[in-house]
Amino acid sequence: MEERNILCIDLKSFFASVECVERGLDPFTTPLLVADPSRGGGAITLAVTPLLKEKGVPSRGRIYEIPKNIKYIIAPPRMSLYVKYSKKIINIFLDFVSKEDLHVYSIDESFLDVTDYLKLYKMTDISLAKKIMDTIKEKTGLTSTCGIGPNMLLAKVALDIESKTSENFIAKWTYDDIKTKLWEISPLDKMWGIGKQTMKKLNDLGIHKVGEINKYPINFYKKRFGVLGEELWYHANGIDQSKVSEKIETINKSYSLSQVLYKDYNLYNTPLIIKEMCSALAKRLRNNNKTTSCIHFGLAYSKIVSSSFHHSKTLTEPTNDENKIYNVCMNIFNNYVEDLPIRKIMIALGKIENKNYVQLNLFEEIEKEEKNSELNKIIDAISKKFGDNAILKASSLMEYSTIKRRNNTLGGHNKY
DNA sequence: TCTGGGGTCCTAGGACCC
DNA sequence: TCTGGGGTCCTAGGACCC
Repeated sequence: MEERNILCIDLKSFFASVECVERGLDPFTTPLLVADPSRGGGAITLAVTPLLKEKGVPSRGRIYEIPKNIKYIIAPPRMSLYVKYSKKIINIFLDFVSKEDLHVYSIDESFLDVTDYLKLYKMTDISLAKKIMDTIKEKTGLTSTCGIGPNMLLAKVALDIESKTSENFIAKWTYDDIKTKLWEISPLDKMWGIGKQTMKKLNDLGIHKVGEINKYPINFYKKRFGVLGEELWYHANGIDQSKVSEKIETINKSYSLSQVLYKDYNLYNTPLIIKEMCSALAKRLRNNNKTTSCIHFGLAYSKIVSSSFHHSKTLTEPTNDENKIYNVCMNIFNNYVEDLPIRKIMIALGKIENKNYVQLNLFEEIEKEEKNSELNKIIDAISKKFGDNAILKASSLMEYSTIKRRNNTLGGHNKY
């Protein structure tokens, strides 16, 4: 089996640690959590400091779930600050490896294939990991943790399972650790790739730790769970053929937006929200010079109703036109919506493609098409320069609009 | 006193075509 | 009277991740 030196580095309690660093506090002795208190007690905690974790506060829970006797600082999320830190850290990685050997997995987790650098640096994978982590600490004040493995999977699992409690926050697993460490993982959902549902199915088969997956041969899983079943068996045996260098190219396959509304909406004020979301998505398409030809629209009612619907529509021609996207959404909305309290809206654009040429619809006047796209370009240019709130449609000034608030968010959380 | 948000990949069934 | 089958696209839904 191929043996490489893969580092999987993540930033410990990333958002919470950034907030501590910015305040000159130590996350290991400060009870701080990141959450938006303006969303009420049901707000999600996005991150908590190691100290709070120690006291039993889960890293992703709700504010009202935190035991009353625990005192803490609450920091509203500042997403663009975290992005700034993240970029800084990615640049540190790039001081050590070339971009082909780096795979940024999420805002706070990256894989580095350092195999070909060890001779050059005259270092072991562990000492190089330590050097990179020290550099991060020195330049940003943040503590990181690292899993090291002969492939990406084992590096990731070493990170998840062992690095947080090991010395220097570094855990290295080799193929020899499969039996002693990988196979001992229990409950099953602690393993990357196994969630609650899969765990239950495996439990029903009498499988309670990773090693017990070998109770049945690979073909059993293939028949029962398809491709994912096969992958499950390979992962349970520490086998992973994926390469850091081949993961680099990640182009978005879909653009989506969803929001849980701050209060219940109805048949009449929901279209405004849909309009705003379509507008934001169309803008994203135009900024990236992309088109979509598959539009999904989903809606969920308030908890007391607890039902939802999702439908999608494939277009005959790719588009990035806000009104076309809106019309498709409204079509689905009007066809399926019931007069019940509405609480969540989801819109996703699939089949994203590069926009190479303008496909003119014969039934539309060419002039109108051109005028529209010119107008859109201008709107894009202005909002790029002055921020998204510089130009808003008149409807956005209406009482039920959420766009102003959302323009100050990134991934649904406050930017500033 | 209660609702996070943005993604990816896979499967199954139906429609349609040849 | 009488089971076709393979390929591909579309839609819906499920599961997982950070």
